[in-house]
Amino acid sequence: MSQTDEKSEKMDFSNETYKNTYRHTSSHILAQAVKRIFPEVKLGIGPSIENGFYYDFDREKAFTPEELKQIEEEMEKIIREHFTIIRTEMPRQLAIDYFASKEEPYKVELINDLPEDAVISLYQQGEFTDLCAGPHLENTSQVRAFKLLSAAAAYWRGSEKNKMLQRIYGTSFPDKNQLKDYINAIEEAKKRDHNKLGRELEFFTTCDLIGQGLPILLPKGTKVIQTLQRFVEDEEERRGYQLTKTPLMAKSDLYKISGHWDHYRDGMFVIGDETKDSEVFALRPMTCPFQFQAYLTKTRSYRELPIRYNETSTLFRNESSGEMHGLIRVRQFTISEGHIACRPDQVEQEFKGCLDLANFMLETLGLIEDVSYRFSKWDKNDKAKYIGSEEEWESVQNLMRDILNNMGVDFVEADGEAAFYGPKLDIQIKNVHGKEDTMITIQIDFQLATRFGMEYVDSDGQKKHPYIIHRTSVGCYERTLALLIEKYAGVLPLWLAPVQAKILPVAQSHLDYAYELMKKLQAKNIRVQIDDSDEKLGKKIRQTQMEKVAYMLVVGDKEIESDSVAVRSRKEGELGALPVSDFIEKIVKEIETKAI
RNA sequence: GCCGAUGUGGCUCAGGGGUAGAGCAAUUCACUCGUAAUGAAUAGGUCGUGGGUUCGAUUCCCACCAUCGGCUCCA
Repeated sequence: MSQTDEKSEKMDFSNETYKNTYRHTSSHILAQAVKRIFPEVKLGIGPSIENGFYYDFDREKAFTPEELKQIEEEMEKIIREHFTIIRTEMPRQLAIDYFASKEEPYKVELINDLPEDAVISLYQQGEFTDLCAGPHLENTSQVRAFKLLSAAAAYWRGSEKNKMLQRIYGTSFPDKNQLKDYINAIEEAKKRDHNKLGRELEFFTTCDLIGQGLPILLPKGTKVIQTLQRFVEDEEERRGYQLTKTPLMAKSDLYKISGHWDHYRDGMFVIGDETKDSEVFALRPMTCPFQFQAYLTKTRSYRELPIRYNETSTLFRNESSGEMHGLIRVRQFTISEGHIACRPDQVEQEFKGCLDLANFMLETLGLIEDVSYRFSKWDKNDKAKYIGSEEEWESVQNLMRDILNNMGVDFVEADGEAAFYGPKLDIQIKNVHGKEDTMITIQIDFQLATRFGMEYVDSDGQKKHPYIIHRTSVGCYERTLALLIEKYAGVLPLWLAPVQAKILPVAQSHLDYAYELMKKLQAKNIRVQIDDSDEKLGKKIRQTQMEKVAYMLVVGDKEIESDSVAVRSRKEGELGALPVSDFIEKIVKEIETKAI
């Protein structure tokens, strides 16, 4: 490799290491600027992150937008001052003394927590020196384009037990155009935000009187969910699932057996007072213990397994007040939940079936390219959060990992993300703000069958506990609706669209024909609306476009004469006049094939 | 739960210690209309809720509720 090649690779922003270095240096420039303007502020940490960087500061007040402007100007100055960035290594005690003398308690804490043999390095640029593993750019002037995006609070070292620091988020790019493109992309993404678009398009609303995290699904949103739910239930039936319908609440006794009472109490809505009432109920946060009761109605034979139950199940979780977000994070939601009881020799096959179903759903919805797979394991340093022994956890986690590897799933492993009763395969998806949530989950459970005494008589006449697979097939309907709105910017795939076609008569004199056309479409189960108002065509079109209706059908004299309709598609644009029968054929086919 | 911002008619937003205004939407009338805004008129708000200060609060103060952006937590 020639020297210039080496150099150009080093400077390549698509190279993750270089990008992170670039942004990490940007965060140091931010910290230097903050220290210049607000010397009393204590430094936290300042890493690069997926789309930029942040730096945490201990300061009484939050940073105001005006202060961010001021800090940005100071950063410009620091860049223009062309500071060489110098790395030095220091013995532990010297480094502690250094930061103690500069009254940087967080830095001292960080050094104290470093392993004994860690190399402690400092990076200096001008008058500013920071504890940092590096690497960094060579000179502050190499940062060409940056912007501070927001200020928000964050707990020191991510723990709510710690003090809250003030975080400044920013991003940086090799040139102003890339920065501008990024800012534009953020703005564009915001326009797709389901929380805004979903309300504008009348998919859902919220009401102060009903409360936080309890959205009201309006007719359009409900229609989408109903369509999706029917599809999911039919597909599950085809795949050997039996539908159950179990109560939305139960006595505390049930949750005491399942472990929810001890491990999930904060997440439940409890009805009644344990200290006063003889019976205390709780709304269900999960369906598992309810559906298990269906299994328990009689003695099960190994020949009956696997038993696959599914339920379109409404759940209630008492999320903390600051956590609700549109339809993505709510307190009551409905989920395509199910449980499979199976023998050990069936686990792999059944798990595969669950993943096939999930992938089929994602494929159908056009979301398969947008998800990632996360193998969520327990945290062995926090055993109190889980039930079961270390041996059991290790064994079932190894089983799951083997299955995933055998299936060739491309997954990442995550500690501390498991359910309290077992590991999970979580299918993750990002919303329009880049925030990741779980869409679908498939879990292997080796605890609850034992707790509830679920058994089957095996071929050797012995009673054994089945494995339980907990799974969803599209996950939560509210969340899925939100993701679909964002994915398609409100223009959902036709089969899901609440209004599939809207008829716009050019004038009142064409109303009879318009209604006739509507009947023809309705006869084919096409969801159709008519704008029979006395407005001018231009106005009708403008309104229909704002509603993001898939097909707009204009009828006037020309169409009536030829029994046709002028079609405008949201996706394909102007299609001109089509014979009515041709249009029906086209739209029916599009609905049937679930075209995206 | 924590930090911060926000809350004025259906929507977007002005205003500001003396009981509120615009545009769009709605309704009515005229126009009977061919692809992003025809004209005129009408109606609609105890300014998120509850306290407090004040002669007087939508405006100032406090609490609560809700919405948004983060953190933490989670499907």
